[in-house]
Amino acid sequence: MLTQRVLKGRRIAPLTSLERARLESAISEVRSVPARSVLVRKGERLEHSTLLLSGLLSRYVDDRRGHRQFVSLHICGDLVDLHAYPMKQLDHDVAAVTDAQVAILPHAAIKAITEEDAELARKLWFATLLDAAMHREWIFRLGRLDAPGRVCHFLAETGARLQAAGLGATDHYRLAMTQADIGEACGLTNVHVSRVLKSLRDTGVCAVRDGEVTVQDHDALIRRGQFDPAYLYLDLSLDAGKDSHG
Amino acid sequence: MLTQRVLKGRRIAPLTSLERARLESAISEVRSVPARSVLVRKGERLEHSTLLLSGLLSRYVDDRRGHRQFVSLHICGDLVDLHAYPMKQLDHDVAAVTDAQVAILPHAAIKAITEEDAELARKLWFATLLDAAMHREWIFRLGRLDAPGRVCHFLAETGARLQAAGLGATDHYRLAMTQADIGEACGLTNVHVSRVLKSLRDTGVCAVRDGEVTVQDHDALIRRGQFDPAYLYLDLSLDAGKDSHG
DNA sequence: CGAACGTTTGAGATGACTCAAGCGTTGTGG
DNA sequence: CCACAACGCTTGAGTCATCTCAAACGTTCG
Repeated sequence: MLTQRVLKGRRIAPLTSLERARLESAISEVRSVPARSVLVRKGERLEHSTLLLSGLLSRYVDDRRGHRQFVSLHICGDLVDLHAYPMKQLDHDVAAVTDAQVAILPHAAIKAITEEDAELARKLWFATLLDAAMHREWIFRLGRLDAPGRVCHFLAETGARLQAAGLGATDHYRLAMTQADIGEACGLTNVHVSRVLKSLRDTGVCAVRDGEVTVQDHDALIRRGQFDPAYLYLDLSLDAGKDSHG
Repeated sequence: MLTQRVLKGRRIAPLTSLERARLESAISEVRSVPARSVLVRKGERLEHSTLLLSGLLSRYVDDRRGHRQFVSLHICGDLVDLHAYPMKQLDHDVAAVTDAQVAILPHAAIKAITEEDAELARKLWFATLLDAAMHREWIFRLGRLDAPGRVCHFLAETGARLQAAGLGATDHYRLAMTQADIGEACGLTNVHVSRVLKSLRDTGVCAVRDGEVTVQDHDALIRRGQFDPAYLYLDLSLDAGKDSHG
């Protein structure tokens, strides 16, 4: 089954086989969604959450003039809107950046599995905390970095996440985003993203072209973006605290 | 007891009296901490979380040049670092903005109460999700608003939170932050915060002086900051989803 | 009285934005 | 099969917001 491969991905990897099976059994449906389509609208009442199986999804808030700010970008294996389970509605929209496949997890099924497995419930909690940790890093990126720094930080983060999920290497990965998308993630205009990427290309840091990211000077990328992957908790991930909780 | 009054605050209000008692019984200690002191350092191993009883706490990340970015600001009644319970360490520092009092909640005690009360566990999860929702709004603020917009959004949010906690009114509240602090929250220099506040004063929007915020034109503040309090979930708060989970 | 701190104000530099035009590729309908 | 529209990217010119550096002021506190 499609989800088999996905759930083996790094992000949810520390699940035991029983836990993985439980989570998979909660999937009611798999949907294909076209690029640019909206999956969830802000405020809409939700009775399910979403696991991303392929493609890219964004969560975003639009300002009054229609300018968009991504609040997160999701890759294969991410539980995109698990927070809808306790909250029942979202404070933002969810849309497909590329064509994508998603698995639907009805909240009733999530409820059932968490009630019979407190440890799995804790791991789902942990997954939402990873999201929050990433949010914090995005706040730092937007509040304290200049345009090249923001782009470098974003590219470094995305590379680290894709590599951790087994979907690429930190120095070369596929990222089917337009420059306008990158601008919406980094709080920049598409025009300025173009200039920044040119500058990064010209200075031999990295090349972003045709949906491919090639990092030539990883140190420079890290330095420019002041990137420290600690907040991704890649080494501990869901195992964190197992010693005292499991 | 001190915490009695705190736990009646809006943020944790939807707890039943039994739940409140359980949470209070988890408090091992109450500490007074002086303004500007650091409570937790990034990466430090933690065996307890913190409930703020009085004063203001910040969570922040410093960049390489020592410039600070707040990732959140906490008021009385907030569970400041509950995410340390599943994660066991933080990806940021926690410091006191003003003199403050905090209650210590050992993780072992949290573990015990969540194991005997799944509903309370869900409510604690929900509390961390509110944090994440606020993080998202900070991303929007920094990514899409200009300096006056960021300050207005910040002041509107803080007013709404303080009012919800019963600690002020949206149009007049105490906020013992310096202009440099506000700059660290909004991604601005202290110099520019000074100019922005002067402009807001001169245009009759609001006055920030001597640790007091007075909002003269609430509509203008909301409009300037594009503020929509939906993400604070004030109307539902911890009750959200009770019908389907309780 | 002097030091420390928070705030204010000015002048100049610069980073990012807006508006605008042009280019290359892709996809589509005549 | 070509023409043209749509889209994403690039580049230029000019503007504006915010930053940096610097100086000065008022309060508080020792």
